[in-house]
Amino acid sequence: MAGNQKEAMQCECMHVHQDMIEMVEEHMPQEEQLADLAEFFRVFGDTTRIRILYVLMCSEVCVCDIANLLGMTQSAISHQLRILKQMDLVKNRREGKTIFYSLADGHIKSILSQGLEHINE
Amino acid sequence: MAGNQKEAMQCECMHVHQDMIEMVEEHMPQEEQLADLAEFFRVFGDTTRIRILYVLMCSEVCVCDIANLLGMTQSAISHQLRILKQMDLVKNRREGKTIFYSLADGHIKSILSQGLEHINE
DNA sequence: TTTTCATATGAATATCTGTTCATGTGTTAT
DNA sequence: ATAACACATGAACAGATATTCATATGAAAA
Repeated sequence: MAGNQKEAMQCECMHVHQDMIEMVEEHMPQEEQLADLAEFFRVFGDTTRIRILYVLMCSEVCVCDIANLLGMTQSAISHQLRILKQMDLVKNRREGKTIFYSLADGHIKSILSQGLEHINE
Repeated sequence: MAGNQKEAMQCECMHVHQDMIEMVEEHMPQEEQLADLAEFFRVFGDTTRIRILYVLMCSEVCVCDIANLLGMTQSAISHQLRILKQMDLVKNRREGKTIFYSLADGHIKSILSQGLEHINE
């Protein structure tokens, strides 16, 4: 993000009607919600994280297996799992030395599906 | 993206079962689809673009008015509209000197709604 | 044609992001 | 207690990204 919110240039054109301005301001979520929303979608904006989510859709899996499945280092996966967990997209449980990750939420699948729908026209 | 695809570390643990590997590889979309999907969601990962989309949900609006509504420069908005257009999220039409933007697709609203649903638990 | 207005765009820059590398933490086995 | 293993994490670095600034384009007005 970079929303500097500098004073807008003073432009002659003003096509906006007062009722439209009110409508926009009424429907626009709060600044904090907008930030949360962007942060949420940004999580899906990385192929590594998306691939992890697709793996977890199939099964509960440990970190090491995810790394092997995706051909990446354990550290890289671990960093990404941290982000997914902070966003409440995955949860984990310990079993001895191993930590198993799984999807935290059922409608993650439907969000990804909607994305696929769009890019496939 | 940064998927270097380096050789995974050779880890002793191998909890994956053969049928799980097959299931994952069967359900995992193609590399190109994954890249497109990430690119698609990355567009929603910025508050400026999300705010633009919320404005356009209310009404067809010209660039200058969006800039004024959001308190940002015309240039910044124009750059973001370009990204939204490339991703087929918005369309535009010219009317004299003015160019009006509007949502290209109805289910953009439902994608944003799903995002809000999630962050509101 | 020349000027003005609305928008688009390339380059530059500051900030953000993902991976790597080295190391720390927590658990089990010896 | 010590070693080995699975995973987490901080720092560093390279690559991506959003805004700004200056300028270009395209249409209407003078």
